[in-house]
Amino acid sequence: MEDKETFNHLPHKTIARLSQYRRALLLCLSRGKSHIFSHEIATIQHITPVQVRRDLMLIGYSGTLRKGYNIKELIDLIANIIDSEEGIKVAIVGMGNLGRALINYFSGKRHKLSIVAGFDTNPDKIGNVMNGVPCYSADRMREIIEQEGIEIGIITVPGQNASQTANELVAAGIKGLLNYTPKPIDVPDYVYLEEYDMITTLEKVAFYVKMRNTEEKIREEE
Amino acid sequence: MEDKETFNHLPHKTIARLSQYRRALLLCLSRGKSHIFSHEIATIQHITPVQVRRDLMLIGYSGTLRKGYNIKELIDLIANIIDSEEGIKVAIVGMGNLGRALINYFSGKRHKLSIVAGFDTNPDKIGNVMNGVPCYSADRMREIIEQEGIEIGIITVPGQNASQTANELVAAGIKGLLNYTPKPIDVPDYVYLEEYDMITTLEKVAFYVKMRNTEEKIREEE
DNA sequence: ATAACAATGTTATTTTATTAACAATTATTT
DNA sequence: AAATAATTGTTAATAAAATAACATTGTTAT
Repeated sequence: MEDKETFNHLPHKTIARLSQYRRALLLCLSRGKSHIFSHEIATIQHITPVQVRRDLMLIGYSGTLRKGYNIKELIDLIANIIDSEEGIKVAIVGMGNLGRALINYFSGKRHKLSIVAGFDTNPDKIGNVMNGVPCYSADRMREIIEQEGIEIGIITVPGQNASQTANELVAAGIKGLLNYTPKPIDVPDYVYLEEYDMITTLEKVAFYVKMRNTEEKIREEE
Repeated sequence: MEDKETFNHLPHKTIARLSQYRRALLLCLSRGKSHIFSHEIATIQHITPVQVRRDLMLIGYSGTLRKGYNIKELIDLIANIIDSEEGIKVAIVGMGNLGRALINYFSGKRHKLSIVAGFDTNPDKIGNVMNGVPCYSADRMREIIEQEGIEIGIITVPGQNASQTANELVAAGIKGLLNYTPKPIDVPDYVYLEEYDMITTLEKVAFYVKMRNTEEKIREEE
């Protein structure tokens, strides 16, 4: 009921942008900046200043005229919205290249969001620790997830195993899933699912490159 | 000018879905299916049948009543729209875990979109061939890109090198860029840029998990 | 002191994307 | 042969997202 507190009315796109604003802000802060204008954030993110101000309006943050937004305050507010106070634990299933890449990205950067376990079926990998993340046998998924209180699962197994992995994660009580395989998976409504498909992204780029090429060709023919 | 031929009026989201439809269709075809209903595609992709039919309407494809859509025809039409006839060559800059993961994903799957070169600065990697993709020294980026006619670049270097890598790719004449680092980059207008940020995606999942958790807590307190 | 300027915050408008509604058509059942 | 059901294709309505417009307010320059 209390919108002000839960922020559950925020547009999906705004959530994504807040995460990005925060990263830009952290960078600016580390460079000694204390305030920032909407147009500066906008330039970094390739969007318009209006969009930035609108997003900030939605989360109820006010800057000061002629000085802009207080970076530290804004970071804290965004953290307040996105992060959960107690932190959330994440598991990665599939310690191949992609799984390892994600662990590298995250290791030690977010304190409220930590990858605490990896799973794989390859005996060579089981027992290893990568960047502080132990790799367990996939058989122990349920056990470890329950024991550690892991709430989010990232699926980076080969496509053909995606759906079974998802089922196991759901059975283990996971609440959010991020599927990096190209195979769409099914989960119950109470699990939040984000599918991210690398092939689609590349094909999209290819489409627009093709389109511009043909447009150019047409222009030349005229 | 000729919308029917260039399909340059298609909504961005439709393009992305077409790529996904195609993959679902290829899978069905390989299983011996010849026709498919809109609601079948919809179920696979977690969307509504109306959405599917609307997308297909936009690309001018008609199915047959009571039989659905001819899978083979539809695959060919989508290929016609998305793929470019001569094929497009892709380069990956940064042969770390993520770069290698992408190469594994793509190797031999798409014939019209092929990764033909990788670049890195690590001498241990230069000269190796991974899944058929040779790894060159980053110094030779321009040379190889021009020589091979590579049009798309994928950036999987560490964040701090992202912007310089982008500049080099643009200078080499690349037309489309896919940035997988968490640092937003700048490119001229004539280069199509897609930024994809893994951290944002995970933070988004975390936000919705948190939101559902707090909603649940509120409900329990009542 | 006043004018010009450069910001923010908010409402209004437009654009884009999704969903609903439904007519048309054909296969199947009674 | 008529009724029913299942499906497509398309238009209309709704919802979501982005952009524009603009009033407001300090700051700086004249």
